[in-house]
Amino acid sequence: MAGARALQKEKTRQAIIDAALMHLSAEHSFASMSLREVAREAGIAPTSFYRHFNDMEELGLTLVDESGLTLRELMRKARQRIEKNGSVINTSVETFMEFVERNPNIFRLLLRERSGTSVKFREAVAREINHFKDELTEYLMAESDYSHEYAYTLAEGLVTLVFNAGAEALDLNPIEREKLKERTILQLRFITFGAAAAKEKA
Amino acid sequence: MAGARALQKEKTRQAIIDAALMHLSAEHSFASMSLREVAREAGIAPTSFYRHFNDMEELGLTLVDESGLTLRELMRKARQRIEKNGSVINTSVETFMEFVERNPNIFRLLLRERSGTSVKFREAVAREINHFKDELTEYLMAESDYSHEYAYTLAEGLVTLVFNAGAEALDLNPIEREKLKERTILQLRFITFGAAAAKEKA
DNA sequence: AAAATTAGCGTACACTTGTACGCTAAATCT
DNA sequence: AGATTTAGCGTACAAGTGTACGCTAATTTT
Repeated sequence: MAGARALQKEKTRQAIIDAALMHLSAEHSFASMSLREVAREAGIAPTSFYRHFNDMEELGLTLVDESGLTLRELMRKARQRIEKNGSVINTSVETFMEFVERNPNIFRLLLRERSGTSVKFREAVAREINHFKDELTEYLMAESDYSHEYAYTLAEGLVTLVFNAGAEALDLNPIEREKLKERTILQLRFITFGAAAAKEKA
Repeated sequence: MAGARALQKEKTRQAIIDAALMHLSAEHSFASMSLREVAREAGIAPTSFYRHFNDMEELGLTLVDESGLTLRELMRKARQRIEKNGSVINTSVETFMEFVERNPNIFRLLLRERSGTSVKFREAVAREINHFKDELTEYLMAESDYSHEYAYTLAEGLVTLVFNAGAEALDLNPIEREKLKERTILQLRFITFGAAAAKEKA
């Protein structure tokens, strides 16, 4: 048996998740979103929501996890591109900016809940960002035999700069966005170069 | 005439502003704050709120401006300390972290509304942060005769790193906070050093 | 075939929200 | 002194919220 009931349940669950994601925008945050709104959009009765999530918070955490998946895909894509292209910094910035342009609302979700009012949300988002930092740390250690701490510090700086540039890009037009991208690339070069140079001296 | 009426009005206005600021916390954002809540806290009738602000948004923008003042004071203090102490990077990070520790809720306000749902809010916060970038840009130009664009790119990177460290510090205990501070200082050294070195090469 | 489980619905309730409207008392203006 | 302005209040209302509760119809288990 395929589980006709379980199947339908999963379908509705996805409808709820999709409805919530659709409703995210520049003007509408997850925090300002009501249970009834989501239910309406998903085409179910408000009370049916509880068959799938205890809370709006529980739904929110699910959304953050889903966004994490998209983000992980992005990382994979970036790695592939780097292998073929070579330029780590340019490709990383390029790939990340592409993600932000294509999934502005998913990015907005992470961006907002990162400093939101729920501890669990903040932790969940931090966890996602840490994936980047950790992966980058390992890459840097392999590439330039930095100590773990040294590499982590550098990785943290790099991720911060890229992530922040993504946030700023959200409100910019294509021309300004391009300029921002160039500045970001330069900043990343500075910090990696500085890290390499500072290590020499030590 | 001192304007007994105008005086009382100003007093109530301040009561509203203070009430709003008091209510800000890790668990309570300005966005999730209702007009009635503020009025209650300020000790006035909900409808009296309108004698002072058209909107919660208008109050919010006022708060951001007030926070800007506090921030400006911070900058002044940092400048003074730098003159006496000498170490630009250490003193800047030290001063900023002190501000975050002492005014976590004001900082949270800026942090959250920076990515909030109101365009005006986002612009207002961006304006405040730009003060830092601009001031730092001028300093860097005077110090190391960089071009304006070059200095701005560097300044932007520095401000991003410091501001972001402040955000992360909010959720950390003193020990982790100290480690974060050290990493941040290192990151700032990397990027300034890298910028100086990259310029040499050009 | 009978019994048990459950996704989804509708009704209902107690709250909270923003704000329109008209009043009052005190300060200000003429 | 009389007229005007206005900060603040209370009442009132329509709209939205989360969620408790009991029902139904269909799937799943026995």
